[in-house]
Amino acid sequence: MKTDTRLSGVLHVLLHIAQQDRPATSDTLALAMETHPVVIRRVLAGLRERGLVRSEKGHGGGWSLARPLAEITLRDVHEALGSPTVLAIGNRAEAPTCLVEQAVNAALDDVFDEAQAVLLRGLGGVTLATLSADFHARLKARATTGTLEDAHVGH
Amino acid sequence: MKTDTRLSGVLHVLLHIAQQDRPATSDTLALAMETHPVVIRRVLAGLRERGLVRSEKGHGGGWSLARPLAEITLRDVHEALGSPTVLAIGNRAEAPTCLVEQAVNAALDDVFDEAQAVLLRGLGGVTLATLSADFHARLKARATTGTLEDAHVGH
DNA sequence: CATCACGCAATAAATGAAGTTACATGAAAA
DNA sequence: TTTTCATGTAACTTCATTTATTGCGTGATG
Repeated sequence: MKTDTRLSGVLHVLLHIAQQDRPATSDTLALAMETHPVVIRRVLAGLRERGLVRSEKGHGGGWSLARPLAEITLRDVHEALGSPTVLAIGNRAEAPTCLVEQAVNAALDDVFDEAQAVLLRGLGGVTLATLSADFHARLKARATTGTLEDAHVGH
Repeated sequence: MKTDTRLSGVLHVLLHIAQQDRPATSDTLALAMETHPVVIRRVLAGLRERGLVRSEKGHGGGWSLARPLAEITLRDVHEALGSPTVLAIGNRAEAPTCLVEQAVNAALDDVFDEAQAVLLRGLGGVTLATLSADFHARLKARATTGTLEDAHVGH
């Protein structure tokens, strides 16, 4: 069971988009994310339907944010991705006839629900603006120390 | 990303083992779990190393619990399974050089850690004895109402 | 009208979990 | 001691899911 990195990846993409003034192309983003442009489009298409980003065709086209950074929480992004399962472990069956399995599910569900609530509440408490601020703080810190990786800053 | 059902399944198996006096064979358990005996052995072999179950070969052999139900928490079982990732979402990279990704990871890690702690604490608070008691309560409830599924009770 | 960029369907490749086979080991019963 | 039962384990196959890729279509800009 490999952990899903979609949320992490999309946040990355959104911040990259926010970084620049002009719309960001799928090609550019794909390069930064080390993936294929079509994958970028696929994912962002979902976010567009939820009103998080906009896309424009033709010259000077590409992706841009539809709302200010401060008005997008990580939970918004998560939900725009279709609220994928948050927990890596789950029950074997939804409505088992086996009483043993019923007992197992009941106990696990309690725990799972609680953890899931904590996670979603946590995501709701962080906005992209928070992340962006953190990024700029890191940028500043790196600039003062002046390491070799400075060239990678743009991405 | 499909959720991992191993914990749920193993709990099911352990309760089945606890249900009967004599050791349970892989064949029996596989039948109840609708899987293959070798899969049962593979999984239980891990638990045996962690001291949760015992196995015996030959006539009258099979699997039995190495400790009383009340002394095995769901967390113990989870750890015996190798403490697999609990969250379905994670970071794209461990130690990214990209500052954007670093900022994303930092924010997510905080939330993830909290949720994970809640989940593990929750698992630690439930023992197999709890589950077994719940099972027997369900068994009793079903017996009184006397539904068609009574035949499935043994499993 | 040539170029750029997204839209989208369809397909291929990669990954990982689960199932299966085959054979070996050891214990109890006949 | 020989047969039967049961686990131990490696190797292999199957299956589902995710991700990457190709190809072609649409619309906007210069």
